[in-house]
Amino acid sequence: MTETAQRPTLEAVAARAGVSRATVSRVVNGGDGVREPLAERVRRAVEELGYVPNQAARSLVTKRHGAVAVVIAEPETRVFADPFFALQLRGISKELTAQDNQLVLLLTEGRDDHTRVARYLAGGHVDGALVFSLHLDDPLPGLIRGAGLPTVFGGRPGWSDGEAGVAYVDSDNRGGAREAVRHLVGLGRTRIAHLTGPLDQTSAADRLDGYRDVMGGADARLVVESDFTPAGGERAMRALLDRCPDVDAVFAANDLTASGALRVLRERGRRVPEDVAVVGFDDMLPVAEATDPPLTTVRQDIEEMGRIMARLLLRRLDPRTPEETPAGVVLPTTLVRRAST
Amino acid sequence: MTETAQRPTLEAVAARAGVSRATVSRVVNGGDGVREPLAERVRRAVEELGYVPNQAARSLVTKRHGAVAVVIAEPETRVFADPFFALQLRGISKELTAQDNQLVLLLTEGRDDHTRVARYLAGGHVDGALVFSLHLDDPLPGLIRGAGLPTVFGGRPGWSDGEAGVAYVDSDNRGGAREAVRHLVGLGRTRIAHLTGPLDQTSAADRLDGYRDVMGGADARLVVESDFTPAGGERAMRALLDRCPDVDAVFAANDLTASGALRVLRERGRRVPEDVAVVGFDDMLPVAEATDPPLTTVRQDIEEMGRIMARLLLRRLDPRTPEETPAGVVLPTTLVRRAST
DNA sequence: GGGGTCGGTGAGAGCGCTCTCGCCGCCGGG
DNA sequence: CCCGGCGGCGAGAGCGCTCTCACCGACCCC
Repeated sequence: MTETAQRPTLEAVAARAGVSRATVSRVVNGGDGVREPLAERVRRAVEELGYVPNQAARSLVTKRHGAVAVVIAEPETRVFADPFFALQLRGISKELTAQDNQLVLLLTEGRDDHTRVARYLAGGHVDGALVFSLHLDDPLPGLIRGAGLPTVFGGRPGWSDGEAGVAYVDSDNRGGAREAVRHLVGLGRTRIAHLTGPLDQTSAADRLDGYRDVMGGADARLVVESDFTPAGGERAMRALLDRCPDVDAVFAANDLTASGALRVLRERGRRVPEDVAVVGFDDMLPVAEATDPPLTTVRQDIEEMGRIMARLLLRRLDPRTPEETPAGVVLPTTLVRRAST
Repeated sequence: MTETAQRPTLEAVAARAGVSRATVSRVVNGGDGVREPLAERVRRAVEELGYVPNQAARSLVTKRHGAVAVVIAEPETRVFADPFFALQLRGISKELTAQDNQLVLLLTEGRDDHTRVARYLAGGHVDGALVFSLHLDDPLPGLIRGAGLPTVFGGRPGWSDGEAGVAYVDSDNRGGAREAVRHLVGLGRTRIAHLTGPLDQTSAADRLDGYRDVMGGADARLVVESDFTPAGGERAMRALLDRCPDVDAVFAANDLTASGALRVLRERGRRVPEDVAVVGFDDMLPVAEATDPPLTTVRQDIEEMGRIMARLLLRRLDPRTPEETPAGVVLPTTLVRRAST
């Protein structure tokens, strides 16, 4: 291990510039109240010595860390591996670094890992948290709220319904679903089915609601529950074709499900989009473009979601922010037409 | 902001247990050299007060942070969004948290962001770094080595050839490619093409080397350079079919490229695998399973790569580790047969 | 039974920073 | 010309922890 030749301290800079520690500190932190010739001397000393403030010492007295935790509670590796989180992370990272904050990533590993994460968050190592928790029965959000740490949730938390003051950012799942289904209606389709996601996730439930907003109490057999995976999409599509052979359009709850559905349709000799039109959700690029035909789908600006989450949190952390009660922020979606409709 | 009712300090625990700060510290940090009845009393006091050590204060004196940076230098959002990094992160996270280390995620945003990252790393905020940098001309690795921070690279760095002492973890790209091509040979194929990745990345270059290991100086027109994307795969496949219509097998440098190739093959009326067999690389699940037919591909255990990287770094950070010079670690790959061959 | 040894414990310094306070020199007003 | 005010700067305390060192009692050996 390379012995990092004793990092210079405030003291050293002060000595070199011929001023006191306090003055150097002032210059380093914005420099108000230090007259120009002196400030310049300090800045030069900082430069020459390559001084970098010791964050630990700083945190010790300020009680702020310039760090935010991002918690991803996703037991199934498979789901975590979709590009969704990567994009969110990128958005979050952009916003955080723009304001000189670090991103501490916390992934939960299985069921009883929640307490570890909760303890860490309660331990005062970070200033706030951005939490992704997809399932309704997840104990983590509750634990985190107990920790009393400023938090913004990614995706509408299932239990937030009545409560005010829960900050979250979500896509307009319901509105996007409505748009998708209306698009199919506009194409003259009448037997429009929906392959849902796991309904214990608010995103899946909201998309189903959007479908129902347009289709009303249409044939209930046209709704098949699935699980956001290609294999699940295949199963659901088979079940659907068996009970409703006359289906002429499918709105899948996400692109992965749609890809499974497409495969079954081809296998059963249905042409897409001539016989059956298919719409997905997410615009998960590697998938939506890799299917055959490429998928019409509802795009959500995932990176922007991340950015907004971070911005929301940083605003709450800033002591200058007036005490408000931010509700959820819901981002619009857009329909992307490709060859599957 | 909920005022976090004054976190208890070592002092408080000491007072409650009727011992000195030093003793509490000893118990909290493993408890060697404290007799049982006393230690128990301390533990109870810790429990009752809900004491959590202040990491900042600790770092200030120990000069260790219990934190490792993960640097992902990937300008193109698109590539970052593939599941590759997510899986690596999961592996890294598992290993780090198992040893009570935090993961600080650093994503570079564009070209001149390198200096920011380099400065952060040199700033002594973390104990070590895990760095992913795919491109040969990336200045980041150099800057990081200059910072003198213990580092492990993900993927063989291009410039490491001669140098010893550069720690990295990589998949056996070359061996995996050989296996893929041998598999095609074993199926009786003779006109085996290769759609490469961007050759300024070592992974792509190594896969090409593996192909050549088996095919030797075969028809050079069978090698088409591409870029790891579906669209690139389409372009390359079209070019290939135009110049070598007699091709009977394709080894694509990754699954995304393969998915593009498959689409073109179908469009041109070639049956897969009857007329042309196709093999990918990565076993990127959502893609490899979503294609039609599902893709035969070379799987790398990406999560394990992450885990090993973290383990390697932690070992270097541990002062008890004997001073050795770890070279690279290369992980085996396995061929996964699906319907495309 | 006295001196040496050794393991367990406490006292205290100090890590590098911020922030409060008090001093000092300069200004304006009486 | 003197005094009050004010802005710029330095001195010093203290954030919560670790770690060294000194101390003290118990134990062993001669």
